[in-house]
Amino acid sequence: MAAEDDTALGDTVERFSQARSAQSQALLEDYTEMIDDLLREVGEARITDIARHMGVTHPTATKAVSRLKREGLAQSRPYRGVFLTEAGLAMAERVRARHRVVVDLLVAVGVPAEAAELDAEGIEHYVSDTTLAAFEAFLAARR
Amino acid sequence: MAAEDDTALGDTVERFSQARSAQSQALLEDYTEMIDDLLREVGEARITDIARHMGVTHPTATKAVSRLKREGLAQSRPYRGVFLTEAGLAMAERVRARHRVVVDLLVAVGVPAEAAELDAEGIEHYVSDTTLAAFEAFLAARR
DNA sequence: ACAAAAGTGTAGCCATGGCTTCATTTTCGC
DNA sequence: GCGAAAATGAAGCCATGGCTACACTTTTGT
Ligand SMILES: [Mn+2]
Ligand SMILES: [Mn+2]
Ligand SMILES: [Mn+2]
Ligand SMILES: [Mn+2]
Repeated sequence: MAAEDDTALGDTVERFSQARSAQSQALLEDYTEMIDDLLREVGEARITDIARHMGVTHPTATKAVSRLKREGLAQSRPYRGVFLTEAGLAMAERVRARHRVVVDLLVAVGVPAEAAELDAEGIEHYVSDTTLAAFEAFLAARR
Repeated sequence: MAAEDDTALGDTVERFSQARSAQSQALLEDYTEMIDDLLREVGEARITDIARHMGVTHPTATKAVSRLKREGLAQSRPYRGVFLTEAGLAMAERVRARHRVVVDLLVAVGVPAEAAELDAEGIEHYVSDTTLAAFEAFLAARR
């Protein structure tokens, strides 16, 4: 029979596939959350503001918003701002909550606040529902 | 003076920039670790094996190895396997250690082993040295 | 030894996510 | 109200990381 793996080479495909799939969602999640932040705190989400906060040029932000629209997460009218659909709002809500839990957990295990803020921006997209639930339980227990 | 941010809109640019930069390293890190795993456990790292374990087609693996060679992490001769340079070996070592610490930390805070394995594959690439040190301290303390 | 199977290389396609450049439109200040 | 400044849109470039298709080489089995 084919040599099955003994050590590190176990079911690697599913692991990498899942990571790649999460990665393809990351940009959508960050833009959605950013747009929602702007709508809440500034009242509108203009392309220029989105671009400035994301640290990209405005054509890059325009492309990202196009993708959001294509995926049914946002709407926009030329020279008016960008808005979120119901689905977009739901995603923003979920993403914001998860982001906060990730930062809190990092801080709870001893990560300095500054590093926690920076690292959470990348980590959050790979935290599954199962892991998120475990983080919440850990935080609740140690409260 | 320009309205500084009150809430979620703080230094977002650095956060997102750092996350993007980490992302561009992720693929390199995973292939390097995988090649090292194969060299250790199988004795050679052929393109086909790399591809199969990464869950991609062989031309995709070939492209990735090309990038590794370009970045000075690997070498290869046609129809012979792929090898790691000193720099590649060092990266593999570092990445493997970090991967293990991330899995261990997830399990330590209550994440089920299965989910920890899956999520760590993505999370690891966004764990900074500072955060890694905090994870290690946490694990050492609770040992 | 040689045919078949397996592995490898190469070319070329697509989507994503960056960018610059330039035209157009809107907004703002006076 | 109008001219300048700012914002937006649109086109097109590049690198990355997937893929398929096909040709060529190497290994394997009989
Ligand atoms: Mn993020
Ligand atoms: Mn976030
Ligand atoms: Mn990984
Ligand atoms: Mn890994």
